[in-house]
Amino acid sequence: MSGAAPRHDVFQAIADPTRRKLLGLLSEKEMPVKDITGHFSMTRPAVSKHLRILEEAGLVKERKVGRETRYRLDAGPLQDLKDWLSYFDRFWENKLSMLKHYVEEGSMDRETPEGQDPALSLVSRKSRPNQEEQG
Amino acid sequence: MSGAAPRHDVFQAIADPTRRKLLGLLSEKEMPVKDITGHFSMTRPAVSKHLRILEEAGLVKERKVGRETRYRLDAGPLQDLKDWLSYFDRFWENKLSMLKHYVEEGSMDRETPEGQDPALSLVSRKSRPNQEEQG
DNA sequence: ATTATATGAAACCAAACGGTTTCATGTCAA
DNA sequence: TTGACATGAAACCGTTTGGTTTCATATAAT
Repeated sequence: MSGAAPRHDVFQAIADPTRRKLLGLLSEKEMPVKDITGHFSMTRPAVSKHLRILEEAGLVKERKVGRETRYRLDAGPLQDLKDWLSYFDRFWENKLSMLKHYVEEGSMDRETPEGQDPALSLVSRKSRPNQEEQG
Repeated sequence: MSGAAPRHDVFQAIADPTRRKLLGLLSEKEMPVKDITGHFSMTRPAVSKHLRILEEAGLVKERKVGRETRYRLDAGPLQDLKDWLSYFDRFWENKLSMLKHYVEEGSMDRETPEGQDPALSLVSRKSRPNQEEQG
């Protein structure tokens, strides 16, 4: 039997804030587990497990040096994320490109009730004041 | 009291393949839950829960129309993802920009053992043959 | 050889996840 | 008004997650 299929993909790997912090850390320089653990408030085995998950996702490479294992970033798989994200580019790039798609594709033609323009809700929330919780 | 703090962020929201598919679907057009469910092999309440999570992350907006609730994409929060990703741009954009950072920042100067060039491991795996599982 | 260090692996645990079935509620249709 | 439809909410369940403590193993240092 060949190696077990990796149980974690990039999307799952970056879902955890600890792991995102790990990637940031390892992007600066290769580090052994002991040093890495110093940057977190959890035990060493916990960090080790996160590293394992990152490695399954291909986001991190390890190298044995003497008795320590040094980890470093491999940003390659982040391309998968970028690729996925790029699909949504047209929706928030700017309102104009949104409108363009809106008109050209002709989805939901004329159904929009006034004061409820979907286009408005599709531009980045970054440009709007508050993150309302509607019910 | 104001609404409870959302328990799910964008990173968690997109970690699940079902939810990613949902976003793709809802990007094409606004849809009621019943129609959405037709695209999946799970029960309607399951889909509903995924929609709830997406909504907590702000990735989806809902609108009541008669007895149905129509959901549509709000790509805005994906910007958070883009922002986070952009930090890693220099690592895989291409080997040249990598080298540029390499030289300018001067991180790990001259330490690289031959046959172990870090730059090589930092370019996208997409351009390399296989996703090896090393131990 | 002996001891200390660095790490992974295993066993365990509470909480969260992803799904189900069942029930309650609101709206449209006869 | 009665009934069908669309949906959310609740209770439940098995699996995964994120953490712990403990143990095993390999390398370095004395």
